[in-house]
Amino acid sequence: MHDELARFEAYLRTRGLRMTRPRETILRTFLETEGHLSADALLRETRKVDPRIGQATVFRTIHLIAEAGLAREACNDEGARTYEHLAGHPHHDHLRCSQCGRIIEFCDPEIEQRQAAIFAQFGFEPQGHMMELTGVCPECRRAMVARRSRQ
Amino acid sequence: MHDELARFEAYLRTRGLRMTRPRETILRTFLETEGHLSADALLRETRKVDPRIGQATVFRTIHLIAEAGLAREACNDEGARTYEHLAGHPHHDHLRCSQCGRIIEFCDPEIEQRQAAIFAQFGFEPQGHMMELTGVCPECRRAMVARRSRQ
DNA sequence: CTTAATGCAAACTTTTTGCACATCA
DNA sequence: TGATGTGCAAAAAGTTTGCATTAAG
Repeated sequence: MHDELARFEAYLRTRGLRMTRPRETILRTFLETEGHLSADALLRETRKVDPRIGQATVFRTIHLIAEAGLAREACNDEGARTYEHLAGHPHHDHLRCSQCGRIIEFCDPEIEQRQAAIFAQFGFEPQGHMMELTGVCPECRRAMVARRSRQ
Repeated sequence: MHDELARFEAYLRTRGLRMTRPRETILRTFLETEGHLSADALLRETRKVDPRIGQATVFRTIHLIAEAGLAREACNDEGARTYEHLAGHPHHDHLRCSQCGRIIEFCDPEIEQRQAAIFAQFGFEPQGHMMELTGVCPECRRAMVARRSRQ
């Protein structure tokens, strides 16, 4: 956590920007929350710590956090963009059912390895990744078959 | 293309829905366009064929197309959700620079293979996937180093 | 003929922006 | 002090919904 705060401050400095109270509060809150977080949810959480924080600041700050490589977009969880921090926990990816919206998280070391290779191949400094597989889950497949035969 | 139209019609039938003129026009237009397409861009393209089509219909139809497994979300290209059709061309993934927004497309057969394995493992019927790696491209890395040393 | 689909406009939601004031270095 | 940052409110952008009318099967 301290590590991330330091990285963020360092990133800000390289851009001539400042580490402020609201930015720190927002980042701390963001890091404390596991899972997908919309800007709106982050605003609500942040306001529990400091109710004066405005939503514009949250939007502006989450962009900075993502640019700094501390967050990745965790893809439209319906409606709003969501973010996920990249600290501590292993990367995981998503398997989503296009029918019922259910999301299964998984982690595949082989894929992680290939991703690292691709970053290297193109000379990129890795920051994060997101992968979402879309399909139809077993339950919905059954439901679809049932519906079809009923007609 | 005929194949996709048939698949879409079949999908609609399983849900008790109808294949209509606007839906066909929208799907045809969508399939003819390579690359990422926002709902708004799809509306404009579709209206070149049939100017009476409304945006609500495009939104409603692109959802159906995605549910039918003929499109995948190609992740927020800035601002709006974009879609990409899954017909004909090989799956490709994205490597995006978080600083300048540049996107490199690549294709990694090993990753594709692992993805297929994961669908199978969870009993999902595969429809599509999206993967986006985020990092800092070589140019921006250089720029960042230069800026840092200047200060 | 019955049910679903369409287009329009309005409503809603999410995100960005302008600006006066506060704050950091 | 001079720059950047903040909160607020307004604006913009994207998406969904209600409804009268049209079209599909």
